[in-house]
Amino acid sequence: MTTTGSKGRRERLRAETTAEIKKVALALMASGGPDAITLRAIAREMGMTANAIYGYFATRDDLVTTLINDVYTALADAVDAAWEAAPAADPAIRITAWATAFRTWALVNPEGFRLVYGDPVPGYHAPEGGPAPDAARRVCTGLTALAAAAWPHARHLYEDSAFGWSDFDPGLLDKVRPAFPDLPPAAVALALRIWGHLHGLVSLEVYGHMHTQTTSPEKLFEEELAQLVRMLGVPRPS
Amino acid sequence: MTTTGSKGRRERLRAETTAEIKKVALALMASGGPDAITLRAIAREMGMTANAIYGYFATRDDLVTTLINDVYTALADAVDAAWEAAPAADPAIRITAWATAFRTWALVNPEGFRLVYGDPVPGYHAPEGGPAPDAARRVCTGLTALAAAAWPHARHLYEDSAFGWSDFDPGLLDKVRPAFPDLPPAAVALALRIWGHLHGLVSLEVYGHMHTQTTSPEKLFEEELAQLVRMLGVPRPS
DNA sequence: TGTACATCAGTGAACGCGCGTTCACTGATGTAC
DNA sequence: TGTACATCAGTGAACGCGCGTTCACTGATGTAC
Repeated sequence: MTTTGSKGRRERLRAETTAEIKKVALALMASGGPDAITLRAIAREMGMTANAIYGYFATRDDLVTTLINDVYTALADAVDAAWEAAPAADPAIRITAWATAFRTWALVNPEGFRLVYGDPVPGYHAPEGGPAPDAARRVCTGLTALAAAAWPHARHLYEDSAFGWSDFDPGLLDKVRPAFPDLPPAAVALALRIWGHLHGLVSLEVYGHMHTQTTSPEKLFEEELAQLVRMLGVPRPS
Repeated sequence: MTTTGSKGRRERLRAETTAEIKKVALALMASGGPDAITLRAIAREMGMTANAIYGYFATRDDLVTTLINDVYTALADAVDAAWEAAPAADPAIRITAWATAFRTWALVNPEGFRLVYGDPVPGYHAPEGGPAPDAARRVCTGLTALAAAAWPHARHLYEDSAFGWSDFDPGLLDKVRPAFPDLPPAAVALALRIWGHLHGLVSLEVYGHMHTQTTSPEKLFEEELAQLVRMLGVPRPS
């Protein structure tokens, strides 16, 4: 009991420090851009020496990799949760909830958004070879679920779609087709297009380009969603 | 004659070297990311010493500022030219031409796209205070022209738009309202939304995220444009 | 055409900086008897 | 409960690197008479 308790304590301290390193790294990125993630700056901020961090991460690239995975997972959690929380019977509300969660998360965690979707961190070399992180798959599946929810109402718009299965990455299809067996290629293309719409508005906002145009980016995003739902022919939320 | 000729020659050499510095800087960014733009790397590539560059640019930030302006201007030139080259009488063709030029330019100059719309270059501090570059204004005006061309056909879709003039940046309105005196706020919001759509698809592609999903990003963009034109109610190109 | 001077592109050495990473270490915390 | 040992988080000095920038300079090109 005491033994495991003590052990647990060390482990807890260790986990706390690890968490703080990551937190500080994200905060540094938030204030100074991606190149501000340096071991020395993190250590400075935490009142440690730089090499102390080597007790927690083997290398700076390791830290950045962990950061990206964590952040991507947080995003996936956020959009999945919003989707699940919305009533399954009302696709318009579900779609709106997913997209709103996406934007909200990005605005609350702009560093995270940049880390995942923006330029790679200077000097960082991602571990190559490995499959796309699980979180990427989840976001992608969520997007497809969104298109699938709208599809029964929207399919008539895309009957002349030029897309076939061969237009997609096999890795994507491996995930999508089992989960949504009835979905045609045109619906997957629609999912990607919707992704583009949302990503564009959100990234312009995160990168500060919207700010010089409109004082109401939120209103713009709401209008986007209303029009998206209308365009898809999904019954609007009551 | 000889005098001015000689003078002209020196100036020409100077201009050539300046152009080469910029070209090399962009090439470095293309191959190594934004943080690869270093005076020493440029000099190395050109077979000079790093400080020789100080004969052409007062400072590294100066070089980057020039780079951004150049690149942004090239983008504005490209989309403006495509717009002008398309028949004014056919809004669908014009809109498609503008958007296609936007995507094409971005794919041919991915470094440029990142420079203009992506993360700021590490260590770079933009000269503050000054107004947005002329090129930004031109791209923005082009986008509004796009919405204006579609507006007669699309206006009925946006009669319940929640946008008013107060939702926009005064600086934007100063440019837009004189050029398009009959355009309502809802049309400006539409222009920003279209910007978002295009920017999203293009930036996902430029940043390599589309590549893991579809093997036909071009087809996806074409479908986007076809649907955009359809959604706006613009008569489709014959 | 020839000479004396001005211009100016580029050199080479040096500066101070922050970086990732390595090394041998210290001192506190936890473990075993 | 007390002692001897193992663990391990963190230290502090050092390394080699590439960076932006400064300085005094050289040598070729262009200019004026």
